[in-house]
Amino acid sequence: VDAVPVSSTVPVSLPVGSLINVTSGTTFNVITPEQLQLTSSGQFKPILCVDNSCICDGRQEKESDPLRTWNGLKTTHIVIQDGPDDTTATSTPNCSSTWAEYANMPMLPIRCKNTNAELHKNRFGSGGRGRCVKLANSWYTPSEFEALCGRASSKDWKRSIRFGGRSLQTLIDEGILTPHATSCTCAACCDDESATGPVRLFTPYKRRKRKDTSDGESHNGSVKLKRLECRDSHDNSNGDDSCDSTTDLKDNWTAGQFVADGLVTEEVNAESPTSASVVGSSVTVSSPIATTTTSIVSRTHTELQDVEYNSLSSDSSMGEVFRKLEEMSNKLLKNVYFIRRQLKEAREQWTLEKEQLQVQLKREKDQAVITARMETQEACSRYFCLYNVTTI
DNA sequence: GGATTGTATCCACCAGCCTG
DNA sequence: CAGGCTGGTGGATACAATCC
Repeated sequence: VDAVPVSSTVPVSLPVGSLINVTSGTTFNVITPEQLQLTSSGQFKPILCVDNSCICDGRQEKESDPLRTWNGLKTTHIVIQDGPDDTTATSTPNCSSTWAEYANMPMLPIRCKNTNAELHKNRFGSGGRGRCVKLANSWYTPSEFEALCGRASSKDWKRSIRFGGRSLQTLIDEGILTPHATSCTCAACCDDESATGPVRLFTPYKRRKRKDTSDGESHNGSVKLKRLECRDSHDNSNGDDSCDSTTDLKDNWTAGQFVADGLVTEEVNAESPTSASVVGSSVTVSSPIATTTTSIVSRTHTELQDVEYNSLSSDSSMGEVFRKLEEMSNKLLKNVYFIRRQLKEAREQWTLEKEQLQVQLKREKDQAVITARMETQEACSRYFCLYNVTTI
């Protein structure tokens, strides 16, 4: 039951208490400190919730008023709260701290459409795993609960299921809930207390923009690499951090490894060395630059791998790593200058060839015009001769 | 090891309501 | 009335399991 002020906003939900009266679809909830599991803290304030949503629920059609009107009635959640500061505790704008406090409870009252249930954090796994939603003495996964509430088509339990007026996505974003990966084999995900598998945390997908196909492919590879690294780190460390950002990567990698990995990743995304060499050999032109670039890229790749493997296998100091990286950067600079020189020469050659071609084309065009003119004159003179003969 | 299939998740888009 | 928010929907995408 949503415990809200008389106004129609929904600032906070409280655990379903004992129903002391269920008549005409109206429920009164009495929430005890024991149900809130706050016996030792001073967080509990006695409140009485009146909810007439049952009158309106179940009869509203999809296209009807979302405010759950039925026969002119709107869903009303009334909170009668005891205590001196009852207005502040239930007023919407000031409920953020209260909401956060309630959100930290081990069991959260949740709602999906018109169905209320309890979400037990310790049983929470992911959408399809971990029966953490308790509804009428039955346990469901979030996805099952979503389907049970008639929102199966939504396929979005994180937004469909709400706590205190906010979606579970918000709780996840704020770190209150930590969804596990689908491959997680912990006790909660397996619904088996005896399961001792490690907790594998869910990592959000790095999705490409649908219409942005130009640079999408270039990001794909690196994203995949990052995800692999995330999974590895989760498997090993069973840690709490998600691997969304590169800062996490920095934490897990030494400087040399990180730099080398980034360069290798970029290079692999650009073009693999093998395919590049194929391209270089098959291109017939003109392209000393292509082959040169290919060889440089290939060489760089090999050198970077050497550095990476050396830094991993041997116990060399970071100074050695930096020295090698410096050498490589010098080589790269040389290669850049070399490529630029080649590029300049190629451009000059291309300009020269273009001008020659234009001159040749102009000459051929003039020649064609002259020829056509001569042929026309010849045809005209022949016609006049014929005309004169016929008239005479 | 690659192709196929199924599941879970995410995203774009739309509609309706609320608020200033 | 415009802009923001919420809820709903369909489809795209990532990933894992399975098959060959």
